Amino acid sequence: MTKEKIEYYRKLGLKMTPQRLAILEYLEGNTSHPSAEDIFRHVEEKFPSMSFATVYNTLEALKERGLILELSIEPGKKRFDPNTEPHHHMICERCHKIFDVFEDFAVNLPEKYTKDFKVKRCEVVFYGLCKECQEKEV
Amino acid sequence: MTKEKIEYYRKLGLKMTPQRLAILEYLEGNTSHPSAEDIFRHVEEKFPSMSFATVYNTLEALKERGLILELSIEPGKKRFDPNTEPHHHMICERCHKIFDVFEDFAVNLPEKYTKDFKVKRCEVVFYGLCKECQEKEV
DNA sequence: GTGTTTGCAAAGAATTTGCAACGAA
DNA sequence: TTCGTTGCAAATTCTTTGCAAACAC
Repeated sequence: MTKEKIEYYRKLGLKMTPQRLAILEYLEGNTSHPSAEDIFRHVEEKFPSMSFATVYNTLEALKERGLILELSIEPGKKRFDPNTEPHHHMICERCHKIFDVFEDFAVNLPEKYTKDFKVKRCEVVFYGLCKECQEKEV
Repeated sequence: MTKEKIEYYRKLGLKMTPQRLAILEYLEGNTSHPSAEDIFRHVEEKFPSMSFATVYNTLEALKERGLILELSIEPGKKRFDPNTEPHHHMICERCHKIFDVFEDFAVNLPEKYTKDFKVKRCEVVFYGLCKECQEKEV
């Protein structure tokens, strides 16, 4: 990671420990929507003494600063997305892989709804089967 | 619940125990998107010996038969929706209440995506603030 | 030096499982 | 009678918390 980037995070009030650096490097450009466990498994290789608390702690700190999104997409498990640009997802109902969709859908809610609800953002989720799983189905 | 409805569930292979009846009656027309705990708390009043296992067991049986939907909308918790018609949701980011949206948005995914992914359904989620919470915010 | 972060272990929340007893059909 | 369902308790999975030691700045 570049010094500029480290400095950027520091200015956001994040103390840049080696563990955090490893987590940030893992997340950078990562489109796999990793769970806390995925992140832990990866960073653990570099820091065998890592604890889950540190992973959650860091993810919380990043979330608070708007640097990552927490996705509630898989039941019973949080997933994290370092891409905070508005985008959508396709989810395979069989293998639970998540794919990004970068399209602007302009979904407009009728006034009937917006009257009593102030929309901040909207996300479209497509459920279906990914290529691999289509082939596995009979 | 009408005898016809009970017969209908029976024909789907569901043994209609009193506990299941109570769960089904609670879910019927329910738009609050209850969690397993919500359902348990309610049915417990009628059947104090109820166990969570029965709630989850019944919900799983209903889900398998396409009678309810499992929503992954709140982190770390499943919610259930007895309305299986395609519809969308608005979620208050403050109080986590979920509201139904019955509109047909016709969100079309470009071929670039559908080439490798067979879409079965799509759900739009609007995040924002409900009326009540707007008033509470300063 | 100061105050945050780490690692550990224990606690907590949500869900699942094993199994004997029960009960719907 | 049969086989699926219930209730209970224990086990799992995911996440959070408390606290002393470590460390970033």
